[in-house]
Order: sequence, then C-alpha cells, then structure tokens
Amino acid sequence: MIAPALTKNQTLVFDVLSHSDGPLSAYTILDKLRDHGFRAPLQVYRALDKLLERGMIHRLESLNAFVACAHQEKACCGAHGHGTVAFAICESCGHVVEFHDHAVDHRLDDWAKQRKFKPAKTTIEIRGLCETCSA
Amino acid sequence: MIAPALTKNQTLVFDVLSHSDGPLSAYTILDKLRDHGFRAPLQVYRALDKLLERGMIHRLESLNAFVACAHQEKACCGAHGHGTVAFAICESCGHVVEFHDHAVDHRLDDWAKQRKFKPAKTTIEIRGLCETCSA
DNA sequence: CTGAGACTGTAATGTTATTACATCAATTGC
DNA sequence: GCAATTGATGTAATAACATTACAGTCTCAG
Ligand SMILES: [Zn+2]
Ligand SMILES: [Zn+2]
Ligand SMILES: [Zn+2]
Ligand SMILES: [Zn+2]
Repeated sequence: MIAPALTKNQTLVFDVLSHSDGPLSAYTILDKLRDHGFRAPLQVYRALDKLLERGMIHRLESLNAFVACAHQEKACCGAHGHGTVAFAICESCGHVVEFHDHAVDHRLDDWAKQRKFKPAKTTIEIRGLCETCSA
Repeated sequence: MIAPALTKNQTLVFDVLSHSDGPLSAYTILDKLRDHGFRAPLQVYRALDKLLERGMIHRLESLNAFVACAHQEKACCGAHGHGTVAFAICESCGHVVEFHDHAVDHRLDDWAKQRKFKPAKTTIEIRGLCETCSA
C-alpha cells in the first residue's frame, strides 16, 4: 500500500509548486519547466493529475491554479488523509492559507447525509484581503 | 436605492438561466441566444457580470458555469441578501441544489476574524452523487 | 520473448474569458 | 439646446485554460 516513487515529470512539477510562494497556473508551470524539456501543456496536466490523486497538491477552483499542500502532518485530526480542506485567498497579494475545520466538515457532511447526497470532493475557498493587505 | 430595470441583454440571459434545469456555461448561453441577435461572448459575459452583482445568479467555480439563484425568499435568516450560499452538484445528472447553512457561515467567519482576514466572496461546492444517481 | 500497463512526447483542437476599439442612447450641467 | 459624461452595446481579435488523439518507450509478469 506504499505509494510508488514520483516520476521525473511529477517531481519537476511538484518541485516548482513547493518552491513557489503562491498558486501557479498550469501554463505558468509549463513556462518554468521549458528548460527541463517541457514542451506541451499535457506534460503539466498529467503530472498535476497524479499529484492531485495523491493529495500532494490542491487545485484552487476560483483561480484555475494549483498549490502544494501546506497541511501540517498530524494537525488536529491525526494522520494526514485530510477530509476537506479550505483556502483563504488574498486577492491583493495572492497569498493563500490552507486550513481545515472540523465543525464545517461535519456540518456539510450532515447536510449531505440528510439529503442522501454522496460527496466526492468539496471545495471551500474564501477570497478576500489578508491582514497585511487590509491594514 | 431601488435597482434599475434589467437591460434587454440582461433579461435575455437571465431568462435562459431561469428556464434551464441545470447550470449553463457562458458559451451555451450564447448559443441559445443566437436567434435573439447574440453574436459574441462578451454580450453574455457582460450580462452575467451585472446579474452576479445583483445576486440574481451564481457562478459555479468548479464547473465554470452559471445558475439562476434558487434561494427561497425569506429562508431562515430573514430578508434575502444571502450571506454565503453553498451548492451540491451531482456529477452524474448535473442537478444542483443551492443551500445556506448558518453554522458553516459563522464558523468560516470566526476563522476569518481570528486571522483578521476580510472575506469578499466565499465559494462552497460539494461535488458528488445525488440520491437518485447513487441509488 | 511477449503482452499488459503506466508514462511520455507532440500536435491539434476545444473551451472559457478578456482586451481593444467603435458606436449608440440616456443623463447631467450649463 | 448642447457639450460632457456615463452606461450599454456590437464586433473582432486574442489570451488563458484544458482535452483528445495518436504514437513511441519502458518495465515487468508470465
Ligand atoms: Zn492539503
Ligand atoms: Zn494580501
Ligand atoms: Zn442564491
Ligand atoms: Zn444525480
């Protein structure tokens, strides 16, 4: 049940994302990897898909962009395997904070159970201004 | 402080959305309005922007699509002016349910207050299978 | 060796959204 | 009345994001 090593392309894409201080679009990643032999969007999208599957990165739907997972190992709820993660995105400086809130999770889960809706993936994104930018 | 009437284009776009049984992309709306003289995406996007401003429609970020607001007037929290609205989206039949949960709202608000983050717009979208489709 | 499965490279295409510029109509101030 | 402003519109071009299709490579179980 141990995950296989990342492939070369997956590693390259993940490295770019982990060293970035903000979310990156697929095409921005492509540009950053031209020197490493990347030529086509698909090379990026394929790697992103695998990294998403593993939970190593997240997609910000409201931005069409991607970030490396910033989850604290063993934050609150024991082993990683995060349930639903939420993001606060500053529209001024682009800074993103990833967090997790049990109460919100439970609440949405309850809603789903009552409606017999089977959640597959939940997106929570708060756009606004971070402390620094709203000062 | 009374809102001005909708323009012709805004009315056309809103009508298409309210009569649809599911979310529509901007280009789908465009196609449906060719007979009414629509020729370019911008005609649709401009109308959508105004309708979004008024809260008459919502954008589903995870779908790049739009729906008419399905809020019950005076649901739970008094007058419309909904705080944050959430969506459950069936990935099989495309059906969308719009709802509002106070507890979730408060919880996210508290998080923001603690971090001194000023929320402008919050997106909550649950993708999954509706009762019918998961049976 | 060989067939299956996973990864890769490349080109072409499809889908979503915006920029730029010209025009028209209603409103405002003089 | 008549500029000046404001907001809506029409059109074309382009940018940004994502997928389909097809072919080649590599690894490994049988
Ligand atoms: Zn994470
Ligand atoms: Zn900021
Ligand atoms: Zn609504
Ligand atoms: Zn369904």
